[in-house]
Amino acid sequence: MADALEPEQLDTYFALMESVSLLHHAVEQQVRAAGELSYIQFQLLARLADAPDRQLTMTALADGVVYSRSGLTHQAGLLEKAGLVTRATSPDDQRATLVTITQAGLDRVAAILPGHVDVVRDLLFDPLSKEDLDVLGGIMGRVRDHMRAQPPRSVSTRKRRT
Amino acid sequence: MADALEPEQLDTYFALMESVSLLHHAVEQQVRAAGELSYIQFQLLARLADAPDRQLTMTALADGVVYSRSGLTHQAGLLEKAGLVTRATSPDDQRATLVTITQAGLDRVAAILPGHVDVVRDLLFDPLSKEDLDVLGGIMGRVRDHMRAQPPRSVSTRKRRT
DNA sequence: TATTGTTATACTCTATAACTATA
DNA sequence: TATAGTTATAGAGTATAACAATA
Repeated sequence: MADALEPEQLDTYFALMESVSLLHHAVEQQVRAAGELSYIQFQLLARLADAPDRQLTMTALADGVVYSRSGLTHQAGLLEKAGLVTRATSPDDQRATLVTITQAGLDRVAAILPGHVDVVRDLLFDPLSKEDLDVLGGIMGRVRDHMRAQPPRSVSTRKRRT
Repeated sequence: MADALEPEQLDTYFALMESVSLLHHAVEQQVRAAGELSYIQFQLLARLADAPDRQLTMTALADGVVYSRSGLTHQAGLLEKAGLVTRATSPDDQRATLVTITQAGLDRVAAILPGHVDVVRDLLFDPLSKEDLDVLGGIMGRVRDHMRAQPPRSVSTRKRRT
């Protein structure tokens, strides 16, 4: 409209955003129905479940989840209250807090995952061929790496001395 | 973990969600900085700007934006208060409300768009080849069509008589 | 002085249910 | 009876700034 550019590119962008919005909405409902968690809480637990020793510092946990620190503190507090994680000061760095997923947390993730995979398969994988998926995986992997390499726009942007 | 499945597929899904999350966060900030709007408000205005006669009913406006009706009413109210849209009863159907974008609304979109395109180009298009983009566009277009064809999980799920 | 994390607060978005009015 | 939309209200997520403690 103003900066014209290739319209196809914009279409691609819009299709991407709308698709993921729909998918996000669907999995959000699945996670809540199957495990009484928000999608973000599920993501945090899933990250912890895959982490070495099943624990991460708050900062490490925040990375990639696009979060303000206070938001993560809030979510960690909710998860702790629900008995799904524990928090303790790191022995390596007294400033850091280590978040550890509990067995109840692991169970919760395990309870959600099968249905979760079903939703993703029905909505995302279903209309795609095996080859499409491979290509999409490669493309999004590159995009993610590229975005991660960009100056983080959330967590790290704490004090931007103007 | 539970329903095993192809791990590559899950990776693709995670890469997709994380990338879009980062992109969403970036454009959200751009839209707010350049035009004092939330991303969703921007999307609504952009939809109206592209619509025939620059107007849509509430229901048509909601489609694809994954919204509850009350949420859309709320957003439309904010946009109207800001002078960016007007609302009037449709002459065709007395029940329907026609939302029309104003000149100020068009100006606002025009003010946001160039910078918006810049962000999308830097974050999404930059690491991709022309061919990647074509492929991605085709894939996401198919995915979107597929998801739209699914029973809508937001707007239409109004009264699900159990 | 920089970094990790928490607290308090306020704001936005979203969702549910009850309601009005028109088809 | 079904559909379009609004209202009220409550809840969840997010962000900012001020703060304490450790490196």
